[in-house]
Amino acid sequence: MNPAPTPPSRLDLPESSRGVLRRLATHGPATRPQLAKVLGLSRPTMSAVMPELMDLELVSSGGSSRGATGRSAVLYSLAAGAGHVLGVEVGATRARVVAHSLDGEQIAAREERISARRRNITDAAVSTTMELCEKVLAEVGDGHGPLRDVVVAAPTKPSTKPTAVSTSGLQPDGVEQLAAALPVPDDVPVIVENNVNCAAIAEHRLGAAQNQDTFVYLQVGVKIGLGIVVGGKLMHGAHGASGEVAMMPFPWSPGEEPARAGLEEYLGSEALMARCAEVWTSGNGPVPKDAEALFQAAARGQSTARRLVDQHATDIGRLAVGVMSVLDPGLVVLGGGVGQNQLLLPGVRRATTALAWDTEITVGALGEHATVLGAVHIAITRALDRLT
Amino acid sequence: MNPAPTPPSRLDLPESSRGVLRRLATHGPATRPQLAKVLGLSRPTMSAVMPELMDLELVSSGGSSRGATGRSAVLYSLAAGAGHVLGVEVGATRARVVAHSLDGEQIAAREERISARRRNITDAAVSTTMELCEKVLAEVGDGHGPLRDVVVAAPTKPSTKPTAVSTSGLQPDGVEQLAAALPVPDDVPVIVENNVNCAAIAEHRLGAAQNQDTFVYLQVGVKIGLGIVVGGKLMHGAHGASGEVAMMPFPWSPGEEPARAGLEEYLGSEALMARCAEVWTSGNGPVPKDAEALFQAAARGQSTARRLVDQHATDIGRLAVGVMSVLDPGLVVLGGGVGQNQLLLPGVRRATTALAWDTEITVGALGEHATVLGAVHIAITRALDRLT
DNA sequence: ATTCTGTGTTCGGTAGATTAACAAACTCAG
DNA sequence: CTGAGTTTGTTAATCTACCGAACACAGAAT
Repeated sequence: MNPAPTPPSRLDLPESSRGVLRRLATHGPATRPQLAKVLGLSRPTMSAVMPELMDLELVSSGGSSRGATGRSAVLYSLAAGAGHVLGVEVGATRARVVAHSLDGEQIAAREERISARRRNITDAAVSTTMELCEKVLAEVGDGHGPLRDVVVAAPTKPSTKPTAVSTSGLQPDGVEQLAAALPVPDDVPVIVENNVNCAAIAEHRLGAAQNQDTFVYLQVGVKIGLGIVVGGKLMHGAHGASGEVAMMPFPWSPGEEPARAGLEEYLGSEALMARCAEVWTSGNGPVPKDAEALFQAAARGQSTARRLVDQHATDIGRLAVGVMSVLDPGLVVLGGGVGQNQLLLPGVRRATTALAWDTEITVGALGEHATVLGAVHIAITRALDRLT
Repeated sequence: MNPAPTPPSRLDLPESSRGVLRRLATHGPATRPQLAKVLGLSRPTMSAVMPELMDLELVSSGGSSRGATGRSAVLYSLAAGAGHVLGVEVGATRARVVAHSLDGEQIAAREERISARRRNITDAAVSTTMELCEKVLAEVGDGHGPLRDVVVAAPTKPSTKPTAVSTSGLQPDGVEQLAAALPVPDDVPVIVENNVNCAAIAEHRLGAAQNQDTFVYLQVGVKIGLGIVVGGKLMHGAHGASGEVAMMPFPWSPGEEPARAGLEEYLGSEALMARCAEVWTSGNGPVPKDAEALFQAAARGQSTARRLVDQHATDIGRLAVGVMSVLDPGLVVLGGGVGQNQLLLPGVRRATTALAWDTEITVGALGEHATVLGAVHIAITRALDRLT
């Protein structure tokens, strides 16, 4: 009859209990007075809340922390039984599955390479991922409470929006099927999130963007992509296609016609290596096999390699300017196989300051683990939102 | 001692009263049962709330609305004494000042042209604006409650963020000084907001974007700019410079070096008219004086004009693609002296579908009034936020 | 006039928090 | 070892903001 004032939630807890639970999950163990102060609650309220949460086995009391004077306070932390969460990364060359508890502690982790004959998600990748998933869940056992959420990171559009826009070269169906077929109970929510978005969240929570609530994660590798965090939350766009910077008009000048996804064709690492092969002279030794090798040559001071890397840095810097001129992020974090490389940084910065205003630019702090970690943290956030 | 659980607000009202007040302001008059249903409140609660709000002179009871059967219900609406708000637009060629009540009804309005010798805000513009402001306030009188907020729309960065970034050609100080010197009581909050952002908000509340919570307002005129609305709220960016698309790298291709603000130099209406003068042949009659005239010639079917307009539409479409590929807005609203023109639409759409995915593109519904109206609506929102 | 149906009020009750007062635990100084 | 000083936790009384149920009120149709 009456629309619920608070959205329906599994647990029916008062606001104060939710606050305490969330705080313990996001900021680790704390005493009652600490919690009371930070949440603006009174001691009697804490006296009601803590037993309630302990009865539900969501919180456990650990040691005690005593100050210089006065009675010592007992420490509370999230109980093991509060539950756990899965982060799954499935890409063209690798699959990873990680389990964390709701307070962000890792419980189990597995990964495996996938033979990379194709550039998209194959059936082999899917079955490998399912196996990893089973192994991780077995390792978790049942001492860690219920599995509360699963997030699959894949080079696809996020699954939240129903409308499908086909811009990337992958079969979205494959990943959606994987999400549906994962060996988890039916009542566990599973979503697919874009891998770049996941990496952005990871850098926000654990990495290079911890102090920036509004920033951008620019992934540069075989493909290019962008994750946008505004006010601590991911931007998805109307079709889940925000950050598809591969579609930026390029080449773009009075005399030239842009090509569809022309920017990716030019900035992707394959194009970089093609240009490399073209200008490489025999006196320089063997042509670098991959971007990794090219950057190593540049680091050794090899001049052709240096020139290629500098040019690439400038190009990425211009892409960054394109993004900055729309969003004005406080920070640009570079990631991905190529973007990760420290050698790029000066060139990128030079290009951005030349064309726009000063904005902090860094390399991601989490390397190739950013994506899974981001998936797991999105899962934690979702679980907590549902719980509180 | 204890941090306030709710942020400090002038009025100390219960949640339910705030809800009622807000609802009446944003959705116009309503009866108690209607309010109760939509806000999820009970009749006894309404019985407590309405007298409280009437005592504060925030709400007044008007006529009565009777259904087909049963007792007729009393209609309530925002009281005149609830207050009013000012929207001020100051540009290079025109100043406008508008007063609205908190429910969005216009109370008074004035505007004046400014001799446009310069491209920025002159002292003359400032004093003209102050005079308009005084006249409007005099016309409002004191039958409309307190002045609660003022928003100044100007082609500058918004004033909310302290960090200054100098990208546009204006003196930000001039506008800030205007804001500080406006003939309003000292305790009335005054902010400066970017004019394009204001226009975006106006199209969202009253115009072409009413059904889209996430969209983009692309202004194309003498200068180009972008207003970004995400989840119903303006995006400002870390330095208030979001939407500065004039800084996009252009020209941008393997062979060319982008110039600082090169895109504005190419897409601004002055550049358009320069190209026009260049290709115009004497057999076509006199060279069009301004963009307006050029578009009229195109509308008449004049082929050189048509070609120029088509090319311009394509160029704007590519800019739109650049924006879409970052944000994936559900809708792009075109505004500004040039962008407003219906003739552009097909060409813009052609360019976007060629390079990206299908996204709705429209022309703004509010014309040149968008900016002031947006300012006034931002002011209303701020006043309401402070009040509730 | 009576009945039916919505509108508004009165009364009593509940959930969730608070302040105030008190009891318990810990440190340190004599 | 004892007691002062300090902090933690509990208990009791109260307050605020809401709800449900019952009732009184007003208009339209029988």
